[in-house]
Amino acid sequence: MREVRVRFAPSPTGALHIGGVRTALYNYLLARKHNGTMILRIEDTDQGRYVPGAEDYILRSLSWAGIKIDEGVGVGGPHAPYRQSERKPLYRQYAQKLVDEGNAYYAFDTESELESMRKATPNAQYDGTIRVKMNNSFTLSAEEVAQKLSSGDKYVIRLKVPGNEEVRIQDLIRGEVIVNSSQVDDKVLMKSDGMPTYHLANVVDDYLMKISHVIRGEEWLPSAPLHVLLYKYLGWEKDMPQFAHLPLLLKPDGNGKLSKRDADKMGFPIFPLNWTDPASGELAKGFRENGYLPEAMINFLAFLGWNPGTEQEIFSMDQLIDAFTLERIGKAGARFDIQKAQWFNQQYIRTKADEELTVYLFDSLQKENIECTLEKAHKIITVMKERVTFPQDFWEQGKFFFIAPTAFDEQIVAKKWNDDAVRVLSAYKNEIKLINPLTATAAKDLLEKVTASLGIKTGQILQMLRMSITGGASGPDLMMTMEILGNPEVEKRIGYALETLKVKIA
RNA sequence: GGUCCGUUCGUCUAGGGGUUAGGACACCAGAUUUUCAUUCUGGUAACACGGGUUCGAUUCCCGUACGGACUACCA
Repeated sequence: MREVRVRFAPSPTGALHIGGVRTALYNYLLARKHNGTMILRIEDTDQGRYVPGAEDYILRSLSWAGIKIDEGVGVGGPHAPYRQSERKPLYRQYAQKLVDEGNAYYAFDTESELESMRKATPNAQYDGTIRVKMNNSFTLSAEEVAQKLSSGDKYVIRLKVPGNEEVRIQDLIRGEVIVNSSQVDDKVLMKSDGMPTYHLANVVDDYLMKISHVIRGEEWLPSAPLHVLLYKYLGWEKDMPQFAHLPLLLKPDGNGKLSKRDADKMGFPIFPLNWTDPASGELAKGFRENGYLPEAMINFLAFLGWNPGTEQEIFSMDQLIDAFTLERIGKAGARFDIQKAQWFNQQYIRTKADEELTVYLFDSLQKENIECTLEKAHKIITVMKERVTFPQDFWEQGKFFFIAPTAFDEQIVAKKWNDDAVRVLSAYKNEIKLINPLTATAAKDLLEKVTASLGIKTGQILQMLRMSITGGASGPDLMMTMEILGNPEVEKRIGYALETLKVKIA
């Protein structure tokens, strides 16, 4: 097997889509698996769509995801530059070679000429039959062409695609794909602004950078024959990379591929990191900011279209690298299931050390300007750890550890707040102040003592106790919750509940 | 419209000429937690359809349907 050199080659036209992260991941896994090289190339040949900040965003996103770049934009390397706009002068000679050898030609058609051609011809494409009716170096005399070129007329260079030839693509995922060249049109290789199009730049750079495997989205499959033809005409057939066209990520329900609109509608992110669109100023929340852990995202993304063939589901990056093979990538598009992503996230949170989880809680507390001892934070983490899906849940589901409730769940009050509850809570409140320190077991013993002496079942008033202390009807172990709060606070909260809800029973 | 790609539970998927078609998420139920969550146990649920080939097809072939991508001087 030849040296594995793969590339992730996004365009800086906006935030990197989560599907792009998956493409980068598969490239990365293959590279690491074979001790190869992961290259980042920025394909910015369309100045019109260039978005400032997008390149930096791509770099930061990959770094967050744990996908390390060995060579390319941001790190440099032997084939620099890795930004196509900076390689502009390079492409010209290859286009020229194609023209000189009769495999490409100059075309002078204006936009409106092209438009009217397309209108006049059903299923129009700029191919052998149309070519002869347009303004190009086939229909114009050599003098005319020379004259136009020297006078600075706008022109493009198009590939001359043969009329009826079988083009075979060996795809590592799909097997052999055969397309007749008559289905391929004379694609523009060099634009009138002197920039190459994707097709030329991509093939030239992959060749020069000695890319061994082109792993990219399925949307490129239709133009793969064109690329194969280019390798052939450029004389690079022996060095042509192997292709692997990945199935696409589909929207969770309904039809079509996953889009930002769907994600917005269903309330989940689609970009790895927060992204503010420089044109509109609109902020799109990222997976990171929503509390998704990079390890969980990677694990989830890897399994969208790939699986190891075993029943193991939790995979670290290193384990993925070890298990990954292109052969086990599926052919069909995969729906994006955010619930599965959340499950992965929950799994990963549980594997984290308490110290790390404590940091999450402190992050939230800092934003709220709330002080907390390390000891208390640790205890909260311990009781909450099995209950949370996201790092911010420690705070969001555990606010009551810091803020006493001012309102109570009305449904529960209506159903369970009665004389018995008031009697137990009043007695409990009076006796709890005597216990110091208030441990979970002491709190429980006392509660049982009080309910027994009043002849009331503990279970019947437990929910009211919880409600007085947390304001809600569910939460972590109540006795531990009271221990964490300490008895002055518990006493205060029960007192407040008793007072506030007094009117309700009358 | 044309070209290409695809199709196993609701979702991600394993499997593969003869299987009780397996797992995970989600969902439902029971247990435990005197609540909720967790955990445990169990359950519902799939080979798109029609023709071949074959002793036998979900698996191979061909059609159809459905889905997807592409069809720019965008990538």
